[in-house]
Amino acid sequence: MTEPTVADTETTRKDGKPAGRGRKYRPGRIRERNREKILQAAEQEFAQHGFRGATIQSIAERAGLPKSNVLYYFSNKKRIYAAMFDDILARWNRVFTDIRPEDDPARALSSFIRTKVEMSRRYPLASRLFAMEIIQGAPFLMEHLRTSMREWVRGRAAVIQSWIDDGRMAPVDPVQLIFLIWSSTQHYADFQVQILMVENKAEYEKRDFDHAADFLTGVILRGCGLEVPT
Amino acid sequence: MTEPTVADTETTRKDGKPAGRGRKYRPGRIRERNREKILQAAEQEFAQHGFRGATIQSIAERAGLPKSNVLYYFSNKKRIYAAMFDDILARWNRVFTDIRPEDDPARALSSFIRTKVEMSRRYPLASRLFAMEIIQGAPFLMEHLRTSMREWVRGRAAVIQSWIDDGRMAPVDPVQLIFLIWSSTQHYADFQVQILMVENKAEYEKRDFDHAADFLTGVILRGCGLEVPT
DNA sequence: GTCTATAAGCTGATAGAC
DNA sequence: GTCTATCAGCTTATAGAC
Repeated sequence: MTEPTVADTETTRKDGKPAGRGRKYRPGRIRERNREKILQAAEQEFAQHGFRGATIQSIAERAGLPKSNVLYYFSNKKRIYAAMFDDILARWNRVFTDIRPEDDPARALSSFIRTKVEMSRRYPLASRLFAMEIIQGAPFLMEHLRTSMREWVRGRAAVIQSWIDDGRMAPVDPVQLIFLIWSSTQHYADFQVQILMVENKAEYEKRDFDHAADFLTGVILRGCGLEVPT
Repeated sequence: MTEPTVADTETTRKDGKPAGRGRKYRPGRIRERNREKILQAAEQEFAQHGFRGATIQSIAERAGLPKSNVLYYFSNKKRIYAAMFDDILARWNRVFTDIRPEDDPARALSSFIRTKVEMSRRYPLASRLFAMEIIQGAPFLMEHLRTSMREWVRGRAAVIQSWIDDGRMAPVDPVQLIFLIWSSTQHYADFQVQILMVENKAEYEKRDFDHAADFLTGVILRGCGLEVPT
């Protein structure tokens, strides 16, 4: 259970050989589609059962492929798991709105909270998968936590601290504030079943997330001594 | 994967037969001790790997017993899992600080937050286990969520609403407020590894939880338009 | 009550025909 | 590239000796 954090996936071949079979079909087209189907199936399976509880058989069934084909594209279980995190972390880095010292604290934090809520809405499986991995002790993501994530938090905390030093917001612990925003926003994805059951709803609607984002923005910003931007 | 929410555990015999073997040894003493050892081992195993990922073999090893003995005390895997939740839900109901309309909102919410943080500190495995179960879709706790928990939330939300109606705190959504307190406090147990890694700490100390409780109380109470009690 | 032996089935992974 | 057949190992659970 100790292996490289984010293992290498097979490199999709970039040799540009056209493999002339009629211009409609690009060479790696089926390959890419199957890879995508498997990764989506794997996201469901791993998010629901964790690494040990997930089975390749079940991933194959969800993807509508024979088990052997799954193992043809990804040579083993760990590779599938790692490839998913590659995708998820890349998306996280791409989508994420950053905060800077010259920003207005209220607007920046508000935007941070809303982006995170939107991520919970759009990628609930990714959120649950990440939560699973952490609860299990982060065997795959340990290095990522220790390096990239630690650095990221320190950078953002320094920005928040600069706002505090300039008297632009109340003196709250910046690192704790980041944890608060993470936990409260991810909760809507990770604990979806609990929230739906308690509120007696069959499924989420867009307005539920808007409402949640408004609520969180209001409470957290006021809690930081900030005016809530309209 | 669809079975009764909280299955019946074997009834510990209450027939009071002294089974006279010298007064020092109560009849079910070894039984109780082994049962306890198994449940503690199961808590670790299930919290780390989820229901499907956990193995009876591993539970037995953690408990220092042969696998067959585990299956002697609990006839199958589901019974072990269910028995744990019996214990955990019972403890939750016993420990938990309630809130009432005649309470001071600031003191009541503050006490609520601190109690939850203390639960994260004292019973992190129970928290992670619960989180796992919910992320997996709550196959065992569905009924509990739909009945007891929904009722509990509605009762507490009504109390918070009464405070709002009396103008004793800002008009925030009471149900969302409960979710916020749950998520932010449980985070310290469920995402322990992430927090420790990001903060570059080897392990939690008591003061870390005190600090977290102070932070959360401060931000959330101010967010609700309340003065933070000293 | 405890523990060894074993059944019956599923797991990840590989070999090899097409 | 695809799929069937198959392996060794591990899984839950039971039978039965002590």
